Amino acid sequence: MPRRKSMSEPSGFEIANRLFFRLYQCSNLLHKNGTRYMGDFGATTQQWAVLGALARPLVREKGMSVKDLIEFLMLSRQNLTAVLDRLEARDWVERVKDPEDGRSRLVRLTSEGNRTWDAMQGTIEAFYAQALTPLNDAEQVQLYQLLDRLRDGLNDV
Amino acid sequence: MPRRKSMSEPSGFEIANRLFFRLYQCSNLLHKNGTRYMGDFGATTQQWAVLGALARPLVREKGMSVKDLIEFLMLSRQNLTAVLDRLEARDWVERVKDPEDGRSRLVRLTSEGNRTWDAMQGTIEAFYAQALTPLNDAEQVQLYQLLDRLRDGLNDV
DNA sequence: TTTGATATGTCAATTTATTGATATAAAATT
DNA sequence: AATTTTATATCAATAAATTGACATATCAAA
Repeated sequence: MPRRKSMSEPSGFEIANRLFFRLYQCSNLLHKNGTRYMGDFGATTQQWAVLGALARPLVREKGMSVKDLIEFLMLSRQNLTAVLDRLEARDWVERVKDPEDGRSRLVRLTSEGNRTWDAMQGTIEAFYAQALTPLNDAEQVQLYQLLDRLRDGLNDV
Repeated sequence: MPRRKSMSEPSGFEIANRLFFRLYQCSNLLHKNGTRYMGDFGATTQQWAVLGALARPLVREKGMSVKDLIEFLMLSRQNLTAVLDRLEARDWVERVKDPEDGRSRLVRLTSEGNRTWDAMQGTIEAFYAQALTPLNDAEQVQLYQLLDRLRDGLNDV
């Protein structure tokens, strides 16, 4: 039988329950308010995540395979294909043949995609600043490190 | 100009970027692996969240209005209606007239919904335990308290 | 009592997200 | 050379998720 310091102290199950419910709420708000905040660009949080993955220093020139994008973003191939189709239709990304592997195609930002991503930075920065108002720098570091471990745990389930 | 202790230390923007990307990944994994884990019951994480809200001590008998559910779960009315329709079709929840407000309808678990929720508890507990393997008790408390604040920040954006 | 606010529902359009099955082409292995 | 694995794509079905517009019933207030 689990021992607790007092009756009012939550059990391990209750703590877990609160944790995942908060995660659920944050997830809903991130997509809802994040997409609304990006309204000027008409980009959803999903598209934002894909652009962000492709805009990273070493990826920006070479691009990234669909397989690596799936693993990085942690979503399904069928879903990512649809998102990439929409991004390609807007001329923000392009799929080019991988010179090192004929099966693979590299996804990368177009020049238009690069410009759009750069233009988004101010809005993203403002969104971050507003959403993180209740947390100071040390707490933000603490939170992302804890989320790191939670992600690993969720990934192994 | 921001002062940093060393060149390798991440800027405030980079910390925020990591934080929201981890949240994005955790969100994807929660829904993907959570729904898969609940496969035996055929319940998605959304349905799970609704059932959990309705199964809370003071709500279980009286039920809860759609309005309050929307605020609690932080999703849109149109979306919640569709989820409730599916849950009602499975005879897990029912909508009854609020005796105190003729405009309002109270959503509550059916007896079948109550049985299903109780039967789910073991699976939920196992899911929590597996996903939280990398975090000890104190870290779990720390994480849910930080997520609490992040939710408030995200809500005000 | 009329007027306005509230609670819910519905319809439409679009995007996201999953699993499962199937197909094709290229690489790697036997 | 034949087989297997890998990378991607596609089609289908289903569930979720948003905004916007509109409808209806009820409550509350002027």
